Formats: sequence, C-alpha cells, structure tokens
Amino acid sequence: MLDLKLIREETEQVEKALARRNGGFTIAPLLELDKDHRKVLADWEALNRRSNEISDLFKMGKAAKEEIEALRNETKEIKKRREELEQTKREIEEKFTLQQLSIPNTPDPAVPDGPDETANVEVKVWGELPKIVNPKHHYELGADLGVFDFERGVKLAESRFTVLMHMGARIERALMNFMLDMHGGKGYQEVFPPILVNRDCMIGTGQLPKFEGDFYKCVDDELYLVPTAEVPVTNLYRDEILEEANLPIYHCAYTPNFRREAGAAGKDTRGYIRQHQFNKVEIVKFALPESSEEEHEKLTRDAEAVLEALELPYRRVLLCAGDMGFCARKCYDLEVWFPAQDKYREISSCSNFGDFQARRANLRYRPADGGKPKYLHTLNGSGLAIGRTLAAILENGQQPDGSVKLPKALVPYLGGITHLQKQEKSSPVEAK
RNA sequence: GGAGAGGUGGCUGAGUGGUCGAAAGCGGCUUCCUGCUAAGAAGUUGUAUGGUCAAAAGCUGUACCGAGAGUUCGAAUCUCUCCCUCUCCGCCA
Repeated sequence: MLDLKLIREETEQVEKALARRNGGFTIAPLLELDKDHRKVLADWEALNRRSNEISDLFKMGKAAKEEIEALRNETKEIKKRREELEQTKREIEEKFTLQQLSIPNTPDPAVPDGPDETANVEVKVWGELPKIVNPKHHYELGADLGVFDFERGVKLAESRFTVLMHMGARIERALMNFMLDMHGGKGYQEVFPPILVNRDCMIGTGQLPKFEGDFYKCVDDELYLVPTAEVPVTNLYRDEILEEANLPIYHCAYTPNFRREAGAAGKDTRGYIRQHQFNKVEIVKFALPESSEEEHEKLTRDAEAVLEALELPYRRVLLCAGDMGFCARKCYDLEVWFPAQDKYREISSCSNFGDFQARRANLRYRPADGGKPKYLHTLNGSGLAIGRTLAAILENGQQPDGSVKLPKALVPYLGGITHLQKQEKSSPVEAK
C-alpha cells in the first residue's frame, strides 16, 4: 500500500503515476474517506477527552457531592454519542482500508508507458536460437518420451493438472535441486515454508483483497494454497523489526504453486505451460531502500544465470506500466525461447516492490543509528518456474532422432543421463 | 480431540479497578571515565495519529497491555466470547 502522507501531500503526482497503469485507479475516493475519517476522529477524541476529565474528578475526590449525579448523567450522554460515532467511524475505516489495499503501487519513473505487453521493452537477448527443422512442441515430445501424462492428470484432479512420469518426474526434481543449489551458492538462504497460508499473508504480499478469485482456498480453515513462494517467504518477517546490520536478507525457496488461472480460459490449453499446480524456485530479498535498485539488478542477474547454466536462449524485457503486477514498482520479465512456438515465453518475473509490500506486511528495520523503525524494501524473482523450464529444455534440446539432449549442468543431478530417449519397453506403463 | 497454564514495550518479566504507557532487568542511544578493548558511572529510550509551530525541537490531545463485547464515573487489572501459544494425555507420517 502507498504512503498515506505521500497521497495527501503529493496527490497530483501519485494520481499521475497511477494513471500510467491500466484500470483507472484513482486516489480521490480514498482522500474523501480520509477527510471524513479525520473529522469523525476529532469529535470522537473530544468525547474521550471529556470522559477522561470526568473520571479524573472522581479519582481525586474533587467532585462535590451535588455534582456527582450530573457527572454520571453526562457520562451516559457521552457514551451514547460515542457509540454513534464509533459506528460511523468503523464504517469509514472499513471502506478506507479496502480502498487503500486496492490501490496498486506507483510505477518507477524508469518504467516505460504502455497499455500491455506490446509496449514492453526488450533490454537484452542471450544465447543462440537452436536451428531445428520442423520443431515439435514440448507436449508432443513429452508424450513421445513418456514425460507427461496429461489425461491421467485430468482424471486425478481436473483440466490443467498433469502427471509427470518417469524421467519427467526426475528432471523436475533435478531442476528443483539444481536451482536451489545454485542460489544457495550465491548467498540465498534456503527455506521451506508452509504451502497453506492465512489471509494476513495474502494481504501482506498483495494477492488479497483484490484478487480473491485467483486462488485456492480451504474454506473450513480460512487458509490459502500459496500461488507463489513469495507469499510465505516475504511474510516470514511480517510484523517484525529487523536490525539494519542484518540486511539485506536473501532467501530462496522451492514450493509448489497453485493458481486458479481465472480468466485464462483458452490460453495455453495444451501442454505444460499453464497449470493450476506448478513448481517454482523463488528468490526473495529484504533490502535497504537505498540499495533496492541495485539489488533488483543483481537479483535479475541471478535468475538469468540459471537460464544460462541450462543453455536456454532467453531475453529480458522491462515491463511497461500497463503490464506490471499490482505490487510492482519495476519489473523485468525473463522470457525463454520456445522453438515450436517460434517465440519467447515468460519464465521468470523479477520485481522490485519498493516499500509497498513492507507497508502491508509491516516489515521494518531499525536503522543502525538507532532511529525510528523504517519500512524496508522487498524484491523477488522466479529462479525459475520449473515446469516451464522443463518444457523449454525439451523443445530446445530436441534432436532429429526424436531424443532430447539434456543440459550439461543437469547431468550430475540425473545420475549421469545425458539424453532423453524414447521410452524403453521395461517401463510398466506407456504414457499416452 | 480431552485437561490445565498463559498471551504486557526491541527482548525477558512485574503489575493492588483510578497515582499505569505501564516496575525491574537486558538491549539501544547520549555523555563521562580508564592509553585501546573489556569493564564502570550518569542520563535517555514504545508505536500510531491529531493540534500548536514556517519547520524541527518542545509542549499538548487521543488510542494502543492477543481480538471483540460487557460491568463501572473509571479496566492491563473484574465478567463473557473468540483467536493464538505452551504443558500433559489421546491420535498420527
């Protein structure tokens, strides 16, 4: 959420910044509620003040006997009026909070204008595109090689759930370990958080209250299946005050992720690109405000390093204001090459949230000089989405004979296997 | 799931219905002292929000002792409900 003081004092600038996003966000209703709230608050406080005065009179035994009855009556009056005011106050506060939590972050000045992904700016291209004649889609290769079983995934759950079979399961697990090891080596401390989180977490990182329909929820327990490890990891230090000396903090985490993909009907219906459940290794940073810009560049590099180690061609794009997520102040997407689609597809999203999430989640640090606690900055990036990585490995590594050459970096994680061959007969079940 | 104990500031931990934003200790900050370090002495130190002020400081109002409701002129303190934590028992990978 945005700094209320900033909204009050630099209304115009905030409005301008928000106008760059899609969705017609405006802070006018919030300011209106703020005004109302302050008015009610002033009246309410005046009543409290008077009733405190009255009890002081009793306390000191100052109240003359003949006054006591009058004072008691006055208190009763105050109580009645206060209850009315409290009712109004509560209503305003509810609306205010909802408004406040529903306004997205302001884009960084460095973020380009634009309505959607067509206005994103390519800032970097890495790797040579493989030369493949009539490339097959990852899902075709995967079916041939016994990596995916889409039909049985649907049988077990519903559409957009997939079973990984045999080498598919092994590569997925290898990728998870490979990525965690890689980030661990760069100072990201590994964590394995709960996969179900409470509502406060979801509000803290900005998923709620705005996007209620996008997530899986356990109704009986008011718990949500995490849509990304960002949620539990960023909330690790919610309502805490960290020491400046301990910052920045780097974490990496593997979790499965669950998204309802509301509104994604018809998109990527085939294959392993868009699933309701997918695995991801996430990298998360808690940084000092003055260094978050630099940390963002480094974090993006750390995600890119995974693609490079896996020999996957990619590009980095700077998202335009209209394409950025709700909480982001600035965001780079990494897009990996899919030969059969003949295009780059998102595989990582690296964001700097500024203090936006920190305000929501009350994440603060105590400055080294002992001053008042300040909000820190949060950042995160996929490092990487594992399912899409697997798909990209299949497509980019496909050979004329139908096999798939696996990235060298992964071989030690696969017991020395260098190629994915067509399913051997010994396999108990042939995937469809 | 059953029984019991408990939730107080950055942390530990006192708290009699009014003198309690709250003892004490730790930690932090400032100053002093010892050649440095260690140790010591004194002082200071919660958060949010409003007013006063050009602004800061200062002064000052209000709220906050897990959450909500109640009793009372007045609640950290008494009552009720809920949430959470801990201990023991049961169950369980």
